[in-house]
Amino acid sequence: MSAALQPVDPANDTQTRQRILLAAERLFARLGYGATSLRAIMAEANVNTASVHYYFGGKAALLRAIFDMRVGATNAEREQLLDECERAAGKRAPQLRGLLEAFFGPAIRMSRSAEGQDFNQITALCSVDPDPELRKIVHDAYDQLARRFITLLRRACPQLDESTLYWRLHCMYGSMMYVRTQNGRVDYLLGDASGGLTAEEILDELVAFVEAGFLAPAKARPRKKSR
Amino acid sequence: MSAALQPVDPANDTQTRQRILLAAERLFARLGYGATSLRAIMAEANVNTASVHYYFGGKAALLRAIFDMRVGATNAEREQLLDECERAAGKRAPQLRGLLEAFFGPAIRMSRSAEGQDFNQITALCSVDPDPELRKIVHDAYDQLARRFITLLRRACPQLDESTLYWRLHCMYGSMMYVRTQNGRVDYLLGDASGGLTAEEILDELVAFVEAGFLAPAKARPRKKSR
DNA sequence: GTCTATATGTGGATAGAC
DNA sequence: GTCTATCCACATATAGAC
Repeated sequence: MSAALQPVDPANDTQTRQRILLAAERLFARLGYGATSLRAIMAEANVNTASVHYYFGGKAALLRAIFDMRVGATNAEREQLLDECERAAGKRAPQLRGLLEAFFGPAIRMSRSAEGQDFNQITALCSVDPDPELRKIVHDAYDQLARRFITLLRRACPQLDESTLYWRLHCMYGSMMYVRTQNGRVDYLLGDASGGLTAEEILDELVAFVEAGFLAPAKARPRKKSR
Repeated sequence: MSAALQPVDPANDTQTRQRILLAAERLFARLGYGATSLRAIMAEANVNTASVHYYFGGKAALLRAIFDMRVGATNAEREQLLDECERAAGKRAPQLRGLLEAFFGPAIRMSRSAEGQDFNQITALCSVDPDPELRKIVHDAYDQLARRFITLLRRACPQLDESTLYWRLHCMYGSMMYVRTQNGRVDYLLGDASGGLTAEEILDELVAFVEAGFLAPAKARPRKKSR
């Protein structure tokens, strides 16, 4: 915490600690956490092999430091946009579209920015890694805000029962993650047909898809008793 | 190829080769490919430390052998269901819902079956791994069929321009993958609210969401010139 | 604070006896 | 075909000189 929470100031990147953070971010994003060795990071950052332990204490702590450095901005923007949704709705239920834009927008903009794209990849990779330690880092970084989002989402979609909400949230997260990382599967299949869209246009596409998904009529199912 | 393409016969699992395949499948699914050592596999399978190299030639070849063993059934079922979609449509465009059920159904059923769930996880993990070798294995296993699916999808959704199709396919793949693996994010947030649905009910939820997403009106955008 | 040297562990792969 | 013993590369981490 403390200084680590500040966004990176490029003017400071001559300092050892910052150089390590940025080198690690680059490599974790390209190779994944598990496949990146501290040696490779230290070579990329041009520091000696003891620096990471001196400054951070180890590999996992270094990853946490990267999250500490980056999550603040995205979460703050999301909070602020959700505030606006609530304010605009007054006593009424918030608008689904506005909630989705508040949740996806900061993430998509980050994924398309030069400074944010590496961290965006790291978030996506860690969130599906089987290693519980990595999952926990993602959890700690994002879940408080996600809970607020879901509370508002429930009010915007009162027609959805708990189980339908559960599975649609999977679809929502999956859609967001695949769009954020532009997972190479589709490029294999279509070629790069992304169309050179801006961040706001991509956001539009994502929101349109997910909004329609949440608005789809819910299947009537015989209710199972809850225990 | 050849014998490796047959589904596993549990009665044969006394044989060394089969024991290795099943142990590796279990561990790759739980820990991921990169985090699983051959030593751990060989301990789990109760074979000596040279067997994997003798039977498969190495770690990557072992993973390929698992894919060879498993992909046949899912792909065959998908092909057959797509055949039925085309037959039912005759000269008209195929139905979107039928295509989605043909594409998702075999995967969802596999993900909920005792024999298929480990391989399902492996597919999901490898398809987002940054290692190009793993991505290529997924590519080789699934992309021929995916191309056929997309060709039919285009006919079912003629209103979608290429760029919109590109981004919606990301949403589709993301939704399918997150539902298949039941990514733990949502369980953190909601608790397990999955509702104990059957495979067919989960398929219904997924298809409803994605169908609505594909049917959402496409944004009119100023057309960029293609080069 | 910075660096070299090294401790200690684990990975994939293989040689060669049986 | 099966197994033991081992090679060698590379991982994280640390001790201790400067």
